[in-house]
Amino acid sequence: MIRVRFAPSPTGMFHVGGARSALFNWALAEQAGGRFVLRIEDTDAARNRPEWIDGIVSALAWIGIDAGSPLFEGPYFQSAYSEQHRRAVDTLVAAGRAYHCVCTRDEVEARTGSEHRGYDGFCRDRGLTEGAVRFRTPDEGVTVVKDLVRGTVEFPHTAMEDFVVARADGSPLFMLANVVDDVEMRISHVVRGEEHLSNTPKQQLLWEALGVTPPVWAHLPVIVNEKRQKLSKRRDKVALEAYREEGYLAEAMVNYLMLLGWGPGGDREIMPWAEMAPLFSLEDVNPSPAFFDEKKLRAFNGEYIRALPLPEFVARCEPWLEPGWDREVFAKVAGLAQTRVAVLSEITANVDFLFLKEPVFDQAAWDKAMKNSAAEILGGYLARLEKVEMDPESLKTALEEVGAEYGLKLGKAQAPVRVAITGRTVGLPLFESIEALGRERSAERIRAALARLTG
RNA sequence: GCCCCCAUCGUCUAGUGGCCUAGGACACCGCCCUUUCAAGGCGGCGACACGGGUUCGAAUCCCGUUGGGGGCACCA
Repeated sequence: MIRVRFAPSPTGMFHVGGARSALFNWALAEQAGGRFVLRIEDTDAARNRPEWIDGIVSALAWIGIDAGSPLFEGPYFQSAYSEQHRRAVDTLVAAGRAYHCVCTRDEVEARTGSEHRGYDGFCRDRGLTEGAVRFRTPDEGVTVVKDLVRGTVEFPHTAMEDFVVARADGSPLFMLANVVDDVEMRISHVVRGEEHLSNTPKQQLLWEALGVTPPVWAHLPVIVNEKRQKLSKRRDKVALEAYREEGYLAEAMVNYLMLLGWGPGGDREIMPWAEMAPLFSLEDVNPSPAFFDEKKLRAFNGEYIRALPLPEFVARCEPWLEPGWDREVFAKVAGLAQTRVAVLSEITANVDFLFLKEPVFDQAAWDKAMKNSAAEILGGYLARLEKVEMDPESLKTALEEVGAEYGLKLGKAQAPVRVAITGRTVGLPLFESIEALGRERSAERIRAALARLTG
């Protein structure tokens, strides 16, 4: 059975790169009816906070990886396996594959004369029984890693130092704990980011030294920023939650993420998970780094938003609407807004004028629209607004008539009215907006704008 | 410094020796539609990093160069 895993360390936010890895793993598990194991690598107590676990589980749920699914196993906690880690270290030492070492970094550097040369093997045969534990790497030859994405990669042993697998206090290091857990959880495929490729020969050596056949490896291309550097928490927007809060739809995010380093082939990119997942294959993963292009994500999100049935769109907007805003009024104009938002948070700027006492005036918009015959247009329209039928067609005809008196086409004549009503030069169709706002409030806004304009 | 990875339009990719005068998508530009802005329709710009091989034939295979990136902790 195919058993894959996703093994994040709880660091307080869920990285989009992690999401991509999780998705690829999930697709593999789904295809084969295998298992997706979630393991929290919480051995570094210093950066481990219990509440972050929920964050991981809910982020996974958001992108469709449901902890309640029969394919889902875990979460397991690395910290719960310290017994197994210690036993593995003992086994390695007993078999002569690892040894204790008491050298400090400074001592090593003093002996080798370089900070780049790595450990010199000083304690290899001293037979110490305390201190950190180092794995004894072969002196010559190469370790051959067979990677589904990268092919066969050879790592010369001469460039591999005797690395530390356990601290002096006995606690295991990532390199070892990660392997022991994978062995323990019978992981068959390790699918993770390329930043782990250099660790792989060491880990493969560990698998073998532990007497277990190594898993199938697959290293996914790193996700980079516009400067083609690995996305970093410090300088880039990498938190899945940040995108979620901006109003990116999970479906769009999932779709986009799947396209980073892979594609379903053919000319289709917008494709639901159910159709995409069965097509996924590690052998088809592109090995070169992929740029996380928020513009394209945004475009995808717009596509997904427009594809939503109207009631669904209305429901999805809910988190961005203020409690006091009239939901019936909103529902009336929601359809007009649907083609105008690329992320859900933009809904606010589209409809807020309907619910606020006064529109939010954009100064540049005001300056642009309130000139030439603006006052006359507003005055003329205000007069007609008192008796015109309150339907878009009549409201439009009325404005066309006013505009005609000053030789203006509707495109020009609508500008001051739009700014008076909504505060902006761009937005929802004007006459539907006026209808939704109502005769009284609309007239009031035009009067206010007129007052402000004339002085 | 050492080890490793990568290289098709600006970006994500299709392409697995002939179907390629290299296809799609995002972005950008233009036109149409139009009450603004979107959406939609139509069209345009735009790439096989470079140099050697192999082959009747290479974006596709090999070698080198250049350029990018990742990793080298008693972190994960």
